[in-house]
Amino acid sequence: MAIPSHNGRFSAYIAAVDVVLFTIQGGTLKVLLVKRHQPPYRGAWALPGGMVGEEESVDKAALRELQEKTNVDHIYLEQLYTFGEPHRDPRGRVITVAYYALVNWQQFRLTARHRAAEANWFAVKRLPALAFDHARIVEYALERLRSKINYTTVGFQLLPRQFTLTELQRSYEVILGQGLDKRNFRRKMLQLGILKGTRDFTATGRQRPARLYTFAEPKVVKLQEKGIIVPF
Amino acid sequence: MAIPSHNGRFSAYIAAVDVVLFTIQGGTLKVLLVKRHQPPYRGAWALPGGMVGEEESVDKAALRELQEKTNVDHIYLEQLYTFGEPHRDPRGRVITVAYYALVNWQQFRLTARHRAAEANWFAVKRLPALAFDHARIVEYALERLRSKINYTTVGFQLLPRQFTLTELQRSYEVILGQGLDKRNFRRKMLQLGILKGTRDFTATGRQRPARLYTFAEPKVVKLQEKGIIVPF
DNA sequence: ACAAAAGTGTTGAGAGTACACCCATGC
DNA sequence: GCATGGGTGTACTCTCAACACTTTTGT
Repeated sequence: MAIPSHNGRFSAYIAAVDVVLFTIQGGTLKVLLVKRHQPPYRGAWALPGGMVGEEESVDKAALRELQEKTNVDHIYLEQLYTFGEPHRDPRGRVITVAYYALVNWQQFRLTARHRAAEANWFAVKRLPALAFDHARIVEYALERLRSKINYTTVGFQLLPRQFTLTELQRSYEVILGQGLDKRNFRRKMLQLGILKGTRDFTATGRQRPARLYTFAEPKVVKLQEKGIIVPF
Repeated sequence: MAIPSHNGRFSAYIAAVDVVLFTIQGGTLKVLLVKRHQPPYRGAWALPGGMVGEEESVDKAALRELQEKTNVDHIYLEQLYTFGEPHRDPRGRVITVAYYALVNWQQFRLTARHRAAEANWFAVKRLPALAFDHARIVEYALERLRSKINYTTVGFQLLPRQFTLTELQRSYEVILGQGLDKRNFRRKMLQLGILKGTRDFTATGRQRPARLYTFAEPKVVKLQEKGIIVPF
C-alpha cells in the first residue's frame, strides 16, 4: 500500500459492507435479507449493507448498518472476509467487507424504516436467489459460525439474557445441524464456568420448570472473542 | 452494499493490499519489510504492498505483490483482516486488505528489482518503527499464525521440500516461542499421517544423519486450510 | 396415572503430558 | 572415546463419547 501500483494505474473503489445477520426462530437458523429496489438485481434479495461513509471506519459502517435495521442492545459483530473480485458488482469496482452478526430473536424488532424496506428472515437452508455474490458470503459466514461455536461463546448471543440449558443446547444443535447428548452438553457447559445459575425457573408450563441461567464473565468473553461487542 | 450510503454521501477509496511475509532464518521468525521512498513516512519501514489494479481481484493483487518480491514456487497466502480506519493513511481513504504468507528461507531470493527497493528481513521481536498502522497488522498476523499452527499445517510452508523432524520442531518452537518435548512432538506429527519418510538422510555432518521427510497428501492440506496455495 | 421435559453418573477410549536413556556419526 | 544431535517407550491424567433412568409438574 506504500507504493503506487505496479503499472502506475490504480483505480478508485467503492468500499461497502455487507452483514450476515443470523438468528434462531422456531428452531431454525435464519438470516436477514432485504429486497433490492434499484438495479442491478432489482427485486432480488440481498444482504443488508451499504457504502462506507467518508468519515467512518469500516467496522463502524457495519455497526451503523445493523443499528439502522435493528434495535438490539448488544450485538456480536465480527469481520468475516473481504470480497474484491473485479466484476462482482456490475457497476464495477465495489469491494465489500463482509461481517456476520448474531441476534436474539425475542429482543429483535425491525425498525420502522426497515420494515418499509422489505426486510425478511429466511431459513439458511431455503434461501432465495441472492444478488451479487451474496450466496457465497452467506455460505462463508455459516462455515465460520459453525467452526467458532466449538471454541468460543458466540452461541450465547442468540439467546435472551436468561435461558435454560435446553434452549442453549437447541441453539447449538440448530447451528451445527446435528443432535447433541444432553448429559454431555450440560456437563461441558457447566464446567466451562461461564454460566451462572439464577434462582429463577421457567414459568410452569405443563412440565417440570427449568432453571434459568445467565452468561457470566463478560470480561472473559471480550478477551476470548475477536469480535466486536458494542452497546449502542 | 446494495443501497447507496445512509446519508447519500459515499466516497471513493483506494483499495490496497499489504502482505506480512514470514520466514524463519537462523532460528528466528522474521518478516519482510521495505523502505519507503515517498512520503508519507518517507524513510520508514513498511509492509510490502500496493494498490489493487483495475482488473484484478484483491487476492490476485496480494499474490502479485509477492510474486514481484520473491521467486518462490508455492506460497501459502491467507487473507488476514481488512483495516479501514478513516485516517490510517494521511493521504486519506485508503482501505487495506492484509494478508499473511509463509516462505521457506532457502528457496527464497529477493528479486533484483526488489533488492534495489531496499527490502530486508527483521526479527519480529525487534521490529523498527513501522509506517501507518503496520505494526498492528504484524501483531495481528503473528497472533493468527500462532493460533493456526496448532490445528493446521501452515508450519510446513516454512520448510524445504525435504526436512528432518527436528527442523520441523524448531519451526514450531520459534513460532510458538516455547520449547516442545521431542518425543511427544514426533509421535504427534507422525500419527497425523501427513508426513512421508523418504529413504534419504541428511548429509553426514559430525553427528548421526537424520531421516528426511516430505509432506504428503497435499489434498488434505488444501481442504484443511482456507488459504490460497498457488503455484506461479 | 400419564405425558412431557428436567435433571443426573459412570465407564471406556484416546489424546496430551511428563519424563530419561541409548544410537550413529565424525573427529 | 567423546561430542553432537538422532531416535525411542511408558505411565498418568484429562477429555470426549456413549449410554438410561428418575424427578417434577400439569392435566
